[in-house]
Amino acid sequence: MRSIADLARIAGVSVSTVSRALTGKGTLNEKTRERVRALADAHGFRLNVAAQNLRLGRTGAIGVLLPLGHERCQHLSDPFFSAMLGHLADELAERGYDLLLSRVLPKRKDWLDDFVRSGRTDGIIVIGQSDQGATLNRTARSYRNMVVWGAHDPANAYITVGSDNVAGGQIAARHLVARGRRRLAYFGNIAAPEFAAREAGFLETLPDDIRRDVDIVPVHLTPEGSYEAAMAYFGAGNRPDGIFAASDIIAMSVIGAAAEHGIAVPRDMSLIGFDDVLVARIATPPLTTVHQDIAGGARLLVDLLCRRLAGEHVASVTLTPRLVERESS
Amino acid sequence: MRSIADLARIAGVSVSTVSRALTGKGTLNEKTRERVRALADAHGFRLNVAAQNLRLGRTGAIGVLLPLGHERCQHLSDPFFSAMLGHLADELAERGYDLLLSRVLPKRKDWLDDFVRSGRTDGIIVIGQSDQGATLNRTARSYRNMVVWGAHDPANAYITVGSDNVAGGQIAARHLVARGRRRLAYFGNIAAPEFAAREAGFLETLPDDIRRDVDIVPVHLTPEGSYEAAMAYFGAGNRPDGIFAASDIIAMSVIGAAAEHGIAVPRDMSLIGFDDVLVARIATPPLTTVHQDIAGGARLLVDLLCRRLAGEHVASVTLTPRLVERESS
DNA sequence: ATTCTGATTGCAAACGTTTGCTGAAATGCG
DNA sequence: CGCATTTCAGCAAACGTTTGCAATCAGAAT
Repeated sequence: MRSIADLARIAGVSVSTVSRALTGKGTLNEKTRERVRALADAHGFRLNVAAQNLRLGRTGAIGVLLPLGHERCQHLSDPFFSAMLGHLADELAERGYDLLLSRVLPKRKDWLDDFVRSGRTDGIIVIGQSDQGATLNRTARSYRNMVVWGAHDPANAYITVGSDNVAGGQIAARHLVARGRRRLAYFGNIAAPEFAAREAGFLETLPDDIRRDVDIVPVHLTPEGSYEAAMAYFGAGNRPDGIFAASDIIAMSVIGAAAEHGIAVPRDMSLIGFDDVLVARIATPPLTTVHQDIAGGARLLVDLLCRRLAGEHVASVTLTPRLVERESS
Repeated sequence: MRSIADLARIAGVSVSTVSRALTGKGTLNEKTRERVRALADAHGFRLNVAAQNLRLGRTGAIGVLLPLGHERCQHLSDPFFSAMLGHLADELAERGYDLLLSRVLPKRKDWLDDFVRSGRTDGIIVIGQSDQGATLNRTARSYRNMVVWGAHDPANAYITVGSDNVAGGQIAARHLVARGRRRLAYFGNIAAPEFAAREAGFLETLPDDIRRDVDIVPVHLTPEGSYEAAMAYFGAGNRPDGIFAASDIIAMSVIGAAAEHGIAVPRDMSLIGFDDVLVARIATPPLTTVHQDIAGGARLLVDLLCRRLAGEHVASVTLTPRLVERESS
């Protein structure tokens, strides 16, 4: 009972009839359809998707790619990515697509072309441009079924869904200033364009006198990396009264490192993070942070991709982040 | 330039030759092989995996299933699962398999049979048995290419890789007692067998007089859920001096709720978590916790599955958890 | 020159579906 | 009852690979 032919023999009909019965396509007498279906159920028969896909010229799967350009171990360990992934899984499932997950270390310049040409998926969602803008652009010129999570840049050949990181940085700046903080620091990674934008928005919004003295602390995006960086920073005697951390994970590391140096948050120092991942809520103290709509972003990514698959013309979308005040500031 | 036939025409050879050149199988003159490969590269040609898989009777993908039996939104939001997923992605990629991710809400009793029979993957890794032991067993009787992350039970027809949760509970109990704590509480969900085992190990190790007064606090596994439960618990005037939380996320929620009630960790109360996820390290205070070897578990899951696919007979593996002392106890 | 051997390559039949076309049976109508 | 129309189901050709077998050819041995 491997194939449609076996079932056809048992049912005493042709393979085409079985196919039509099981897929519901084409015209078929309701009685035969029911009979074949019942028989299929009874024998636990399901159509072979590989053959189906071959014939239909599609795969029924969407690839979700995580380029690990700058950081080997970050991505999936970061709650932001897992949240995004979870929502993508749901959205894709709802539209009948499988989700093919692939973490990619972009050592080969044409990893993306390779993936596309292998034909394993009908479309691609790339989470984070990392430092791979050039590769993305090259592929996007010949391959249309791709959407990218990340900052929008009109120069890009690919379409993106992403938060307005500049606006997010501005929110952070305004918030810390409103809290009366004047000796500020920014903790973040600059390799990825998203983070660069957060920093830019942050800096451009600060009054000149404050901006002049802002400390820019480059960190790796892993918990350990950011913790080390914060320890070193405070260890060197720095005592800012306000910090903008480019992600909630960084923010939590900062809290820990600050505590080690006797700096209490928010008493001695206001702290604001970015992302609003679930753990931000249960950090101690709960994090004030710039909220990104991850669920909405995932829905948009899938929606745009599907419309693109359907041949529609779609444009990039930028989501507006918003402030979530909790107790770390 | 869609198919092997096109390339064959261009190269002036037969399709079989192209196939042999690109796959490296069979015997072929080294010169023709090189020539065909160069031509393929030049035209950006890649074999169509769907057709390849159809012909070879495999799919080249492994399904990773997350049954959401008891908790709708938990799984992927829990850092434990994303860490596991990340490692699985790496291990599978290393062996040339794609990773097909599927969150499943097991409302239909035979969701697993359905998945198997759809033939989309060569094997299945189920992360967490949730409350689906019966379904897993039913499928396992007729389908062998499956391994499950979770507690081992000799009665199961499927093989598992998982931590010894009873031992983990014992570790937690011994640790809290060694810290001199006597008014203890356990925060956990009892629906999943893993958590039940942690609780059992915890309780059975406590001296009688302590065990008699242990508070068992059932919680949902989401950050919000566990936070609410902890708030209610402390709000009712309970003041334990030691808590065993069945996961690190629960533990972090407990810290937050405790702080709201003026209970300082570890001064007033020792707290020990479970999992040792990355954020446990950057919680404030950093969590004492029972460490599970997630990376090793992922490697074992993939290894066992691959050997099973190769026809080998393999047995379940139980990993021994260990105590990681940090500052929450 | 004939036969043999080994190394290369081509032929064609699968793998399990879907679907345009066609023929047969059933129905409606006068 | 004869004919036109509709419904229903089967035939066979794809989809893009892989691979057992057969065919070809060059060179060597007789």
